[in-house]
Amino acid sequence: MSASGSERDFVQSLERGFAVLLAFDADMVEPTLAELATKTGLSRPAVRRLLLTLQRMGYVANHGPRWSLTPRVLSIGQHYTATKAMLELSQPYLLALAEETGESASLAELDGSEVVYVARVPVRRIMSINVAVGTRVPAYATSMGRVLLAWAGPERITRYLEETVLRPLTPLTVTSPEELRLRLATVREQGWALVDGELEGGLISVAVPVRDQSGAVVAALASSTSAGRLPSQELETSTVQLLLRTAAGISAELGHGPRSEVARDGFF
Amino acid sequence: MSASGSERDFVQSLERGFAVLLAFDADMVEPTLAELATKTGLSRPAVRRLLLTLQRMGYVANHGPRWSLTPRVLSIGQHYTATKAMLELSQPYLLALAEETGESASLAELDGSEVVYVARVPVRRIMSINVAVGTRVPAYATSMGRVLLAWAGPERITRYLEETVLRPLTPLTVTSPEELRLRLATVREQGWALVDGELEGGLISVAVPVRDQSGAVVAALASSTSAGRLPSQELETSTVQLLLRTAAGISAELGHGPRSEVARDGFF
DNA sequence: CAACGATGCACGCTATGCGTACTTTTCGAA
DNA sequence: TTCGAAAAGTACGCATAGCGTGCATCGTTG
Repeated sequence: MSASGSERDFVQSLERGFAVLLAFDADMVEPTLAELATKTGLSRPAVRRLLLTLQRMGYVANHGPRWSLTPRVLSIGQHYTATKAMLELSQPYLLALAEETGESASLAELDGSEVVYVARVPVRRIMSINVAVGTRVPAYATSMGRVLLAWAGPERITRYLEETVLRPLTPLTVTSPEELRLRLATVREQGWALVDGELEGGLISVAVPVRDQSGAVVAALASSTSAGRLPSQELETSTVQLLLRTAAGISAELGHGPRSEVARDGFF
Repeated sequence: MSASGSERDFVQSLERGFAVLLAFDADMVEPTLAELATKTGLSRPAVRRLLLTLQRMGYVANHGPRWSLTPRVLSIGQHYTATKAMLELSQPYLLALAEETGESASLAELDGSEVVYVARVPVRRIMSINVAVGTRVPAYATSMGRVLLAWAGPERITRYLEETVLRPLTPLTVTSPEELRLRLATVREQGWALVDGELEGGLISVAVPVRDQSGAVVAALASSTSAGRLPSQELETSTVQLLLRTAAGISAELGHGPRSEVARDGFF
């Protein structure tokens, strides 16, 4: 039997099916069956069964001996979007924000120790990596990640700092856990986060929290620009106010009244 | 045993796992285990096992008795994006197109009988439905669908017309198979498609084909606007030329030389 | 406090999914 | 064209993964 082993209340075949689907990646654009078997560590007949199943469901297709993903894979995410009222609701706010600032606007949530973009209006190509909905970035080096961590609660922060290696992604990246902890405290105090070139050189972004009815921070709203465009001083004064107003609008639609936030922060 | 039954080379548990994941939708935002069991037709213990598996993989989470999807579901689509060079490559073209026209720009592919948005730059909220990457719309009532069908080959068109019910989505929707066939012929001849209010009242869009190295049409590029904004006459003259130039740019990056397209259309 | 409705859990059965071994096909080199 | 190697496809028997029934447990409501 496979090394990953069997456990109670765990469906092995489902995990294996996902392993095959997710094996398709930048380094495996159109793999053969055997290549997938090697990458996933499964036997060839097993991979074949899973591939044929995925094919019948419409997620993969084969051209001769090579297999590839179909655009239906993109549609899986629709089910997430459809279950979160916030996403559709925030779309006009993001559009307005992008228009007023002339910069890309993003909404993101925390998933494990990473930040996931859940809605986005791109404006200019500033990052070398292609940021789209579903993109994951490390929380510690982004303004949205700082915001989400800052209000995630003290024990969550401690756990995060224990689990996560703060790799220097640029020379500016904060890599000291204690330094990061201080930064998060500052974010909580001032109510927003600015990160300058810690994820990627020349990329500046500012983020603010979005709250739901209970006052809990459920997302981060951000505006990003390239370093040359604006001095960071100016970003602070002009953009932060606009971000805070936009986030207040989204939060209000989620049922957040201005009263409840202090009580629910759990810090003060 | 379940009615769907067992077949050779088909992994039942994988299909069932997807059924549970996809059961989360607008009408099932935060279901209980029992609700999921009812919707999927599976036994409660089976759903529980599948849910626990999905939870361990990070795709679902439970708050008390209720379950919900996590943003990780959105990240599945990244694997599709990562395997298709066209998507990242076309991003700057879409941004430029949106900026020059002041309208939303989209790239879509055909998946079965539906069109899937695979890249998009939104500008204004013109449609009542929220169009995002991964959104599916019927091919027959959209300009992108018409383009993709037009160059899909005669037997594909025939099969499409046999399989698909052309439901009237607005009073303007073309619902006659023969009429649609004629429209597709026109699209092939003129090299672009315009659809006015057939998917949704007040929505006009124009689309052109994008070709790969072999000359095959692999995607459709479109610009959409609301009916009030521009008379459709003006859309034709100004936007179509810009679309054709943009599509030529993307096609060229895919290795398409201007020579090969006629030979590969398979019609003339 | 009872009764209902829901989830969680235990357990024994069997069909499902497994991998080994073999055949067929494909493709490239001689 | 022939040969040979590498990969995909197939068959098959075994084991176990996954199944559903049935019961215990929890919590909510009347």
